[in-house]
Amino acid sequence: MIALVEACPNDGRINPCSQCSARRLSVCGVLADEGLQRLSAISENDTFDAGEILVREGDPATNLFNITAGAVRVYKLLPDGRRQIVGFLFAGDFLGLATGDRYAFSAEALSAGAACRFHKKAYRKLLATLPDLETALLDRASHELQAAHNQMLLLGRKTAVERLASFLMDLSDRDRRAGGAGRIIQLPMTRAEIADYLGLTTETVSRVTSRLKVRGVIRLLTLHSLSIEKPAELAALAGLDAGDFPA
Amino acid sequence: MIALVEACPNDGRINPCSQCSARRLSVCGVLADEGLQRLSAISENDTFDAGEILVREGDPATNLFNITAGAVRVYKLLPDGRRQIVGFLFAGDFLGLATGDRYAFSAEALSAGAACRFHKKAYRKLLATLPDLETALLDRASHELQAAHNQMLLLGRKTAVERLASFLMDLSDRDRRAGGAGRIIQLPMTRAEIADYLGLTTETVSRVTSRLKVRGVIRLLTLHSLSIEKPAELAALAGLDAGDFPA
DNA sequence: CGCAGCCTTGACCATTATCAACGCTGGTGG
DNA sequence: CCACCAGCGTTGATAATGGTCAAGGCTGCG
Repeated sequence: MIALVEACPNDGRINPCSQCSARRLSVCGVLADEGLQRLSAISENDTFDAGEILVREGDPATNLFNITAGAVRVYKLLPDGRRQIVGFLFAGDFLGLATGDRYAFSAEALSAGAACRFHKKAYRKLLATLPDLETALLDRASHELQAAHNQMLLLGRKTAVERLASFLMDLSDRDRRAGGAGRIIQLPMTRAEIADYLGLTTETVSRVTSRLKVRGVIRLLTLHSLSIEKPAELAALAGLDAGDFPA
Repeated sequence: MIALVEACPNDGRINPCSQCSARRLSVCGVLADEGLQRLSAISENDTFDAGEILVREGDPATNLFNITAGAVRVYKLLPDGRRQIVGFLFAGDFLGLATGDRYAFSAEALSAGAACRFHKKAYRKLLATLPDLETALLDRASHELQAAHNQMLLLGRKTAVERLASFLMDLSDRDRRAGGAGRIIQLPMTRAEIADYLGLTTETVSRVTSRLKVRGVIRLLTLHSLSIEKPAELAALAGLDAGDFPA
């Protein structure tokens, strides 16, 4: 849930740069070499297939992951099977920081990928000796909390169209932060997953997508990628919250 | 949003104990005397009246508050006035930790109270020299994030009855953690505020409350306090999520 | 080529929002 | 001290958004 890397100083992108990959950790810019080596020493490189379960809600929270490739969905379930996806993770994001003794969520791979896995205990012990890393994590946690608040606004008060528009704007922003133009959006998840992230049903997601398509706001390239044709209109539909000012 | 105190070691309660109050800070158990004194040195004691605005969404995030008395609502607005309350803060809670340059939320006093105010810059500088405090804050941020995830599950997937039942269970838990029996619940907020916290309308909150009353699950003592008559039934209605196990 | 899973569309329905009226309550001023 | 008033809360009638159920189309893989 917590990404240590926003823009890697080596290549300016979110994804781990070659240097980071070599070190199996996306912690560019935060730690000096010695710290990196000590982190690497307590970590293991894992790969995972699509659909693989990384973390199960209720299990003892022994591990902590840094996603280095692929995508992951993090979700909570109600006893009757209703699901709320609380976030999608991509390369550079952390999984398992916000836990107590047991995981309060489950995590499954959306696609094949890889992660760097730490033992939480060793990690916490090391953390105490790396104040810079701790500060960086606190910042990340703050950002995560802000994102969660935005999602609460979305889930509690936005209409179906506003939710989907907000979601597409988020993906667009993410693409821009990763160095893209923010016009072509990849959707590595199914409609059901989008629905469970936005508090809707697949049918509603599908209908709203169609409406946006008919109105010419978006254009579907494939089922899992689209192009934003009218960014201004999409932004307006997303219902920018009262704290966002145009520059 | 982040409480430093869970159970104060001096008296076992959430509210700042007498020692904390004397120091104008609810950081019992985390810092040695010297750290407490240095924190005190960069803080000021403020009081506020009901309805007073402590933080306005979009303003530069210069301050950080530790609530020492009273209650506060934290919320986000959409341009057309729709409001989502992202949390209620009580004595011991922190306000303003999860911010970037500008506040991403507004905060208003529910009731008269008091807060200890820090300049964020001085605070961050001091934080770097108090690793124990930083670790404690990171833990707090984790708990906040978990709470936000639970609220996302509530807002995205729970029915009106489940939302209200969950809310009452939360207040009950809070009371128990503060040393109470968890049977008598205080509601220092209006129905409209409960509605804006649960993603409902005042009418729905009122109707659902009535239904719980008729079913004998709760009993209203006054408009702003009630008694839980059938805790087991309320817990069942709250739809405990799949990760909660009965002991 | 066929099948399974995902997606879309349609018809209908339910939950909750909206609109409206009225009751309660606490504070204020006559 | 009482009456009034404003704001909050409750209840009812109606409406709308989005959910449910159902059928059929697409797509990608074996």
